Amino acid sequence: MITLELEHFDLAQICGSGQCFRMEKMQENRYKVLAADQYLEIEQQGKIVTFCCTQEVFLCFWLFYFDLDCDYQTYLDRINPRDKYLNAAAEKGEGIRILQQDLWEMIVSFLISQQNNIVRIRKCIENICERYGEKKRTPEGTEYYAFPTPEALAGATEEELRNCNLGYRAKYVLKTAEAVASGEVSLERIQDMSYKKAKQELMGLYGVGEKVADCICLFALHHIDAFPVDTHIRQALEQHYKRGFPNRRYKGIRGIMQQYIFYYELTKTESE
DNA sequence: CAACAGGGGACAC
DNA sequence: GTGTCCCCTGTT
Repeated sequence: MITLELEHFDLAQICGSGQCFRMEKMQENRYKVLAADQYLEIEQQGKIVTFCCTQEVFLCFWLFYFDLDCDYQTYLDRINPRDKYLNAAAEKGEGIRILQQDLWEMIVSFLISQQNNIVRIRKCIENICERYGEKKRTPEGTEYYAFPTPEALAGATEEELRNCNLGYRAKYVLKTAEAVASGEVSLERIQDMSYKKAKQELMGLYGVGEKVADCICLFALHHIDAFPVDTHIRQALEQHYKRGFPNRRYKGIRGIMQQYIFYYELTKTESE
């Protein structure tokens, strides 16, 4: 067990910010997180956060995953004090972290996300993990499924993937899995690319357009200048930034601001 | 029952 | 860059 006092860290906000689909609330202040082939239970009481894992696993996986080395106060300090909307959004989501997630998992997750809602995305991903992911067990004996490898998914048929509720996205996942499994596309190379090059490379994948590529860049490659524009963000921009989002001012960290806005819009519609 | 949209993208023009 | 199809599933 690792216990830390953390600023700008809120499990409910991270879970609800829509960047990860395998994190869920177990009980009040306690969440479980599945990521790549890892499993974690985590608790929070105010600023006190407890990671239920060994120090070794914490240091080599979760510290990085939750982006704990980054100082979010410096991001918040860059927000224009006169921008009422963005300040309200940032206040609402001040505990959001941009997670550093597995590249392959994010590619598949955001392929599935298109024209889809979050509840169903989660179900789709759960389905493919259970059917194609390796069954694992924590030291405490809890069973869970790892995210399926490119090879495992490439071995499926389009019909099988459709049965996982993927719909027409099944062929996107299958073709991309085949491209990666065959070595035609190298995930390791993409990891080392600049934002611009990585985005370009990702958009070459079947089923990946600009929005999905930006999500992958932001949530897996930690290119925090990536600014995914979906229907919610587009609406918010039309309403609050009629002259365009101040890209100059937030250059380098536009993705952080995108997440505050996205989360704000998401929680607003929930409470209506 | 029909219509529609939900974190888009491919493809043809 | 625009229009059309994809054709899933839950909601209204």
